[in-house]
Amino acid sequence: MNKVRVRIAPSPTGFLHIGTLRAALFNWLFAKQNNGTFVLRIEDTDRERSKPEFEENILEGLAWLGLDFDEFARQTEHASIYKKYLQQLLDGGKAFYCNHEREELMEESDAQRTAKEAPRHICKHRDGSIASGIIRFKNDSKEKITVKDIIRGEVEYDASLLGDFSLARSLAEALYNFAVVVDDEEMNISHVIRGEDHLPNTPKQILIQKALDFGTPIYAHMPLLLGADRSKLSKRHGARAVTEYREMGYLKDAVINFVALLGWHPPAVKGEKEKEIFSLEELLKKFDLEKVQKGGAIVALEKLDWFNKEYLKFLPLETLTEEAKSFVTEPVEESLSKYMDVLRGRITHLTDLDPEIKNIRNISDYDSELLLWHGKLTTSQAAQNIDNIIEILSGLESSNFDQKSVESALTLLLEKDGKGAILWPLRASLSGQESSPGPFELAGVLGQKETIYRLKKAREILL
RNA sequence: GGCCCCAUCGUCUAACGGUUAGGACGUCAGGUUUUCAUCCUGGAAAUAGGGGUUCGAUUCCCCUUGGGGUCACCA
Repeated sequence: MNKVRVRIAPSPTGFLHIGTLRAALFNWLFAKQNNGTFVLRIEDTDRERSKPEFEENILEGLAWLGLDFDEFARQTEHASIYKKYLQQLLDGGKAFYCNHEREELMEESDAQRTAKEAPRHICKHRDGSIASGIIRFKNDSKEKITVKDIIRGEVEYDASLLGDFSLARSLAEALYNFAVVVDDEEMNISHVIRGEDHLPNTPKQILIQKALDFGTPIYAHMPLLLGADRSKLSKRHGARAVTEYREMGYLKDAVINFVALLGWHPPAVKGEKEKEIFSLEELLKKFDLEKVQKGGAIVALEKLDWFNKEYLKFLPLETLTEEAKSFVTEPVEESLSKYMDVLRGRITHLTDLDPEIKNIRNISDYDSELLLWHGKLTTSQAAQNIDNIIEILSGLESSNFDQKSVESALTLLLEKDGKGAILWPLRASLSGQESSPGPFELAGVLGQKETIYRLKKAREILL
């Protein structure tokens, strides 16, 4: 059994998007599971559209998600290798130059289309009569090309319907299908795991492999990711850059978990409730390329939101605090982890954190009615209760003032007067709002001084 | 249009040819809770249609319909 070597081959003509991310994840998992090698190959043969910033974005996105690659390559650096094989095909009469104008090709294809034929270019220069123009594959094959695919089984294509397809703009400028074949061979790629949109390219690539006497890798064409209306994923739907998900306040673990479950799912046990929370390590154990779904999957962010909430709930506090730093503008400094601890269960995105912290730090004016627990307390009862709270909390050691100490200090009072009668006015005093985090949590993050201050303020409002 | 791929709740999906078609998200209804959030319990919700094959079809085959991909001197 040959060593497993897989690759992802994004072109730096756009940001790393979620489809490429999933290809990267599935390739990465498959490589790790088989003790193989994961290669990142930048397909930058289109020099006009390729941009360094896109390559950087691809690298940045993969690094963020922890999908590390073992080898790196760039196609523009392989020009001499392409040239060698191109020349070999030309010399062997398996490729030729074609100088047909774009318009001529368009007309040919339109005519074929209206005649209900397969649109393809069968070039009249295929005997090698000219020496200028682009280089095409001389396709004389009449056979059926079978693509062996792990996900789809065997897919058959009629080679004669492919025509004399293009290989290179010139000896120095290879085009996609040709460059892919040469690189996959040169890099000993064993399995090609890519999007279904490449399925129709595969017979062309196999034809080139045969002409060059190369082997054929094993294929696995993954279903496409779709927008909400089942159309191709576009910016409207969320075909945004993966790095943009980070900016939107999603955690990398949530993104990985979400994407892994798009097109794949571990077998379920009948009747058993199941949490679909899987870390990269767990995915490594469970993932099975052969079980990947064939149909396209809609990218629905509701589920990503849920994953994010879940990870916000149970990831280590230090990890979350570190992640949160770049999202917080409030000068909370060392208290950030305290705020994170209080708010982690209440937010969906890291971007929600800053407004929540602001909300706690900057109490707004409120009506005295708020302190009365929806009329369940009279003004004098509320005032009395707040006085009692102030007295108890003032007696606490300031260095020891936190959520826990506040809670235990108030235990007796709670038993005496009832939870709501104490907790509602306390919480309302500290938040100034109908709904907020709990009173102990608030007291903990605010500290003794501010807590007492707000309670006294509430007392004044009641007067 | 040619070729190719695909089709289970709204969404992501599970189910050796035999299950009350399972789970998750979302949604709805209760419960716990000082509020909100959380948490717990429960409900509604799917095999696109038609033919076969079979004792038996979500599962295998064919047709229809629907969706998608691709057909560049893009990748």
